[in-house]
Amino acid sequence: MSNPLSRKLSNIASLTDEESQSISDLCERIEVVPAKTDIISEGDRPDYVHLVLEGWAARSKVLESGKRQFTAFLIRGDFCDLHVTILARMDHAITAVTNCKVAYIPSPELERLTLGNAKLTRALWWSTLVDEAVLREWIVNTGLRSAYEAVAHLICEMHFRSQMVGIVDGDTFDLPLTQEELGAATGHTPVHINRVLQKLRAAGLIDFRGGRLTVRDLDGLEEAAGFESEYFHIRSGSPLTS
Amino acid sequence: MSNPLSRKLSNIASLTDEESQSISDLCERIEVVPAKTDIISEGDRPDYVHLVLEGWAARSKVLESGKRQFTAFLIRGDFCDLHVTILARMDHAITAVTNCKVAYIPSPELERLTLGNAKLTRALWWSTLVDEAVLREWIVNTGLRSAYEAVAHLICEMHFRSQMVGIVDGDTFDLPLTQEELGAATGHTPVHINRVLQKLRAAGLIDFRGGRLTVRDLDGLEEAAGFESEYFHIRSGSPLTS
DNA sequence: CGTCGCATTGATAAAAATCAAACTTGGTGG
DNA sequence: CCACCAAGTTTGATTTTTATCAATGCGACG
Repeated sequence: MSNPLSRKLSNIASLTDEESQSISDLCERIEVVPAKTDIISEGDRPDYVHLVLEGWAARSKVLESGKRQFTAFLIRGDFCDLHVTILARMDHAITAVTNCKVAYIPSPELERLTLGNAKLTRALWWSTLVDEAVLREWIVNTGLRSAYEAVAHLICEMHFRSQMVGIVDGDTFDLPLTQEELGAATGHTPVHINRVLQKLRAAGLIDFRGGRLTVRDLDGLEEAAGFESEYFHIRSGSPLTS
Repeated sequence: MSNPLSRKLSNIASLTDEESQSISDLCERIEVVPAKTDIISEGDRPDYVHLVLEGWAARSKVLESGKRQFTAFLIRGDFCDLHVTILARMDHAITAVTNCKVAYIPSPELERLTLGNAKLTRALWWSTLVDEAVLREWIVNTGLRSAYEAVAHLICEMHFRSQMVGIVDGDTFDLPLTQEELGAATGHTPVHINRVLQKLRAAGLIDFRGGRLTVRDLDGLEEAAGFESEYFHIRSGSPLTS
């Protein structure tokens, strides 16, 4: 279960050792992408399917004005571009937020693996459907929720997702984002994010410094965010279904 | 080519008569869903794949406060829940905005059609990937763009998508939305939408009344919106690639 | 002809952006 | 070890955008 993708998929499917091994085998070619550089740029036509093994990356759209909006964060076990070979070119960039370890998987190998395995096919479908659900939640974040609620919600999301891949240590996990980057994700200015974070700290919900976030009061945080984890569609037997 | 889905897919793939016919055959069971009622409710576990044949629907998330956010509009040729059978339950509702004609397609029949047909499989993957790209664009709308830009962008999107399925008449098409609904899509209050629409009219970009929108100045509108149609990934030979 | 759902208008308040400066802090090199 | 630097954070003052509240207008429809 050391492979990040296997780890993630195990939240909704029981994988055999062979299946886990096959998934590990896919990740033969691994590259390290330095922070602040593109894993995939807008306009690229990727030959490989990229899988984040380590570190944080972000999908980002940049407008002519130079302003940018993140539309997703990618962590351990997340695909950058599953099935994007279907499309001619990337319509957005994927940028490493921290140094990232990325697996370059040849599409045909992934296809070969899934073709005869309905369970794995379903599991990968689950991951794309959850990605979509997360996108919808981000629309709610930017459209309907206040800055305070949106930041709280984003923290809940990343906390939950980090738990899914086993990178939460007690109540603390990596959130390697500057206030500017938190703003790019929630649609606010860094100055405003700063003030929101102060309120979240003052409310006793979180500690946050040096890229590490500690959840001081999970119930309070989820309440403030209006966070409900159902949209991840974890199977009810999972340890995460508290 | 009378089937809305065939019509849509023909933007990226050349379908044979047999393929078009197979798609039409899928749409055997058709129901009319009255405006303002759910096609699928949150929590449902749909047995069928639902395809909108006629009318407008919206994906919507409702918060405890009662506020709602639309996360997508569905028109002729759009799936409500392609492959959602993978998930246990719907995490959002799909509501008919107008009266809708909806095809109820048994999942196995759709699977049977795509299983042996790589072209159709790719075409359906294209449609889901474009749906995702549209979600990302909505995040940019609500997060980064001003209300004025966001409304302009939404109009551009729906104009383009309406063109893709052949329901634009000259420079006029159906936009059967109240100002409250435009607000639910862009994250603004109806009052503010009203003022934004007045500005768009005053700028000579659009006319809009009675649920019909006329584009008076497409270049100006796209410029105001920062609209670029690349994210639909229409193949370069398509009539829409002007 | 009244009424209901929408659209519009105006006045005011709240949320968030903008602008500008000062403060921390972790790292670097002398 | 210390001074300095750059990146990021924090603070304050001000402006802009958008929400809120409350009426009024209006057109389709029974």
